[in-house]
Amino acid sequence: MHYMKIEDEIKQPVFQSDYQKGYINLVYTAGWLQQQQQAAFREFDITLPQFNILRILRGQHPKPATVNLLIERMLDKTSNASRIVDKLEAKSLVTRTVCPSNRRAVDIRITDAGLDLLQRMDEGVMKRENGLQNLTAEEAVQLNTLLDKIRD
Amino acid sequence: MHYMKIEDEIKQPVFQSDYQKGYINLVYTAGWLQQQQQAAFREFDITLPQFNILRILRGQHPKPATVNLLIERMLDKTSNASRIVDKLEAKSLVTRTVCPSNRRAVDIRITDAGLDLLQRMDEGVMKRENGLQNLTAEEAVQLNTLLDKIRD
DNA sequence: TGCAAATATATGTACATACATTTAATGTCG
DNA sequence: CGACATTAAATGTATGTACATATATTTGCA
Repeated sequence: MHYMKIEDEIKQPVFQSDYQKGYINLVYTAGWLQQQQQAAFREFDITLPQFNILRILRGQHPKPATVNLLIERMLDKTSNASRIVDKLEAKSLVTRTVCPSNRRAVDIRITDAGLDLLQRMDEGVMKRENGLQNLTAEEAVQLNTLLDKIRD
Repeated sequence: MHYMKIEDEIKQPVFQSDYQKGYINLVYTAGWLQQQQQAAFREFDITLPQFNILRILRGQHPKPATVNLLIERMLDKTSNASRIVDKLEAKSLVTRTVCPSNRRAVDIRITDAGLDLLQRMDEGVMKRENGLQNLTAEEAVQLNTLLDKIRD
């Protein structure tokens, strides 16, 4: 909604270095992309973390997933997959049953309603998720290389 | 604390394209960097958004800032600068006084304690903020170019 | 076997975000 | 001047994150 050029929007016009600028630019751009997605999600009454968990569950379907598995695969690590699953369960998009072979664990499964929702969302989301449309294929590779290097 | 290579950590081993991979990589790396900072902030009993607002206030000092100005300059836009200022005020790091020339607005100023805190943090934070240490100068420029292009 | 450590999940608290609404002060225009 | 829109900030509610702790089950090993 009020995203513009990095230099204009963050009105600290002078960056101390390309490193600092890169840092801010990175955080800012990631937020920008996420917000794009979030806006698209509103009409489906679902949040980004909820969507991400639903997709993991679809990947497992018809096998169940445990909370642990969700945490492992989530982008934004957190110990609170539990509470996100709460919300999904309240909307009948997933079910929770005690795992028979390990009663500490909980089997979480996506419901038909959940699968339906994802299917309805697929098309629009794919488009968003690419989201890096302005880059050429070569630039996308370059970006990945740089990002991996940052975290080395 | 459990960040690794993007392909390993996100155990969806196959990305559909470098675009999708780039998207995920971008969000993931930004989170990684932010978490690095957050960890450094803990010993100072301050959060990242609180720190960012303090720095904007230092930039204005000794002039006051209004909530509106804070919102304009914040990285993560939000309408809740108000509540972040609440926390800073509770810690006596900022003061809030009604703006004399426009009694709807509030003049927010960083206190000496706030300036002290920032000064103590400066050194360590600078190092973190670079954070892109693994990149060469040229690569940092490249990164900025790519990110700007994404948001075009 | 039995008890301590490890595991799987859930819960509590503080903070932040997103969005809508409220309250107060100021502007505007008939 | 006075009704009404606009602006500035604060508040309410739902959600999510970060971190610590609690609870239940299972495992390992003396």
